[in-house]
Amino acid sequence: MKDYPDRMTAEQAGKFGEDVLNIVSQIPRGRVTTYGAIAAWAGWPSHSRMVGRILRYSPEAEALPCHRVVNKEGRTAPGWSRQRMLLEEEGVLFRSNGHVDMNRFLWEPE
DNA sequence: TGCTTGACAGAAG
DNA sequence: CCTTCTGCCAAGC
Repeated sequence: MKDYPDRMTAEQAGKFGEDVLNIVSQIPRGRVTTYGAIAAWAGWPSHSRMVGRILRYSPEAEALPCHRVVNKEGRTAPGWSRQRMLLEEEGVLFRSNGHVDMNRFLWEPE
């Protein structure tokens, strides 16, 4: 039972950021993955919100396929309607409710 | 130092 | 299906 917060040191935060960007760069065209999964693979399962922060504010993310990251329900980022267009151009199909069909397009690394 | 804000997740109504 | 709440944790103010 952890009785203290599992916080990151500045150094760990830096590595976490690198790992997140590295993972995003590996998402195949026409596939998507989730914030929580990326955080878990980077070693910090409870930091899914930090993944979103990094993709939105880190300049490096500009050159990466960050439009291939959606939340676990397949919803696209709020206030970024262009994300859906980009995904549809790659062949990602959306359900009638506006969510990505995660059963078919969710990608997970080894 | 303390309260608020999210590109989240999960549960509840 | 949609909204709201709680847990989460770094950043901003």
